[in-house]
Amino acid sequence: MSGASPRKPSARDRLLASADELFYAEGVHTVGIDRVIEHAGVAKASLYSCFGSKDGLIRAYLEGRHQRRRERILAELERFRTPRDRLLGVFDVLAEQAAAPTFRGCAFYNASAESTPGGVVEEVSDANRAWTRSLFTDLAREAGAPDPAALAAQLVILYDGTSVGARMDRTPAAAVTARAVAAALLDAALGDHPDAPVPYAPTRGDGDVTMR
Amino acid sequence: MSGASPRKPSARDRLLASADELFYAEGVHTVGIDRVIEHAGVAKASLYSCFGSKDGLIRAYLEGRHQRRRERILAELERFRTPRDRLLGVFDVLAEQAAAPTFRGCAFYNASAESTPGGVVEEVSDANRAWTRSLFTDLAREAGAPDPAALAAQLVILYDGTSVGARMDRTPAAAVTARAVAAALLDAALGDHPDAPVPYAPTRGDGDVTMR
DNA sequence: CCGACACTAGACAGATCTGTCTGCTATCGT
DNA sequence: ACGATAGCAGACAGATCTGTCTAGTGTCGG
Repeated sequence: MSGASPRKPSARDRLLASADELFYAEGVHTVGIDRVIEHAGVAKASLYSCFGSKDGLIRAYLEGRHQRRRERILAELERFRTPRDRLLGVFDVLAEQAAAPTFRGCAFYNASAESTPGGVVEEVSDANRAWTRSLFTDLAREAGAPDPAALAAQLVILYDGTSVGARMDRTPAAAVTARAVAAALLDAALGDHPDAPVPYAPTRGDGDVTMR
Repeated sequence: MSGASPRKPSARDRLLASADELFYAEGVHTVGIDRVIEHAGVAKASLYSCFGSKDGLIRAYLEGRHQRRRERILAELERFRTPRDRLLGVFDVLAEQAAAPTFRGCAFYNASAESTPGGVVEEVSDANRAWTRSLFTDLAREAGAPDPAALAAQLVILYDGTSVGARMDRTPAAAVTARAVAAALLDAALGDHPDAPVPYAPTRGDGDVTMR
């Protein structure tokens, strides 16, 4: 309604939507160009004029995932009041995603597993991981953790592990477990239990990861 | 010295060794048959007479990984005395592996990310995951955890998350963090801190996972 | 009206991949 | 000595994949 073309989406947009669906569902290497253009109803020449190469399409696919992921998480986190709830809310969002029938784990890890290192996948993937880590660090700091980076390191492991488990075991059960563990770790970091062992985690020199 | 053929390994063994190296390093789909036979110094006909198809080779590759992984973990766990040390020892073994320059994450997840669901990869992969979960469940029970399956669910998440983190971040740092968190979770499960929140995890109906 | 632009349809080249087939060689048990 | 077995070398077929190119169509601003 309040937008650009009421008609049908541009070839570029249809291409991106098809790539997003097919690449995520079956893998960037497994799915060929022909499958993508057929699904998008687009000519092959349009693909190459828009993205230059398949690698260009893969990059655009991952960048789109990265951007929408940030938007979704930040948007969903706004409904939580306290810093604690916002931190745990990241796992609530993950639980929602993991419960979707189309869930196939982390798009960046999946693409990375199919690609030779040093390519475009690694680049976008690194940016995505840096954002996640920095998100957890910020939330940990806001929640009052004395060592936000250390707590973030723990939460990232839980987050990754949940993603893997939900995909491989074909059930979102891990998300519930991970959220509970995250809550316990947060409590421990906040010193709710003075004699509780505070899990050690090395503070990596990532204090100023750029949140692009 | 004390073995079978002092000469050179059979074509099958060389094939398997090459597949193990190349498939793990670059992916089962990315690496073609020609690369494998060239690296193994073996004729193409030998490959197909030994394994029938590329899928057969992939299955043998993953089954070999599965078997050696079990043997290695069980062997390394024997040097620990207490149940607690054995449980945490799983993360020590993981730390060693993650520190190796050739480490590329979980071979089963990587292969799964490259393959369409329902194939041979999924089958071997499921067996591997079932074994891991059952290992943690047994160790948790021996360590005296009141709900071994619940603790195992938490440990599996840490294990998976470490594997992902070490691969994607290209550093084994996560293993140290995960081990510390595992220790804290074990202590919490054992009730060292009566008023500590015991993280909830649903007890899945996997009490009798066959440890093949 | 018309020229720029975005797009479509599909043939085509060249590379690569799986899998088959033929012919040759070496080794080993009997 | 000899036949069976295991293996090597490489050509070949057929499919598939990326990427290019030609030619035609529709649309829209000026």
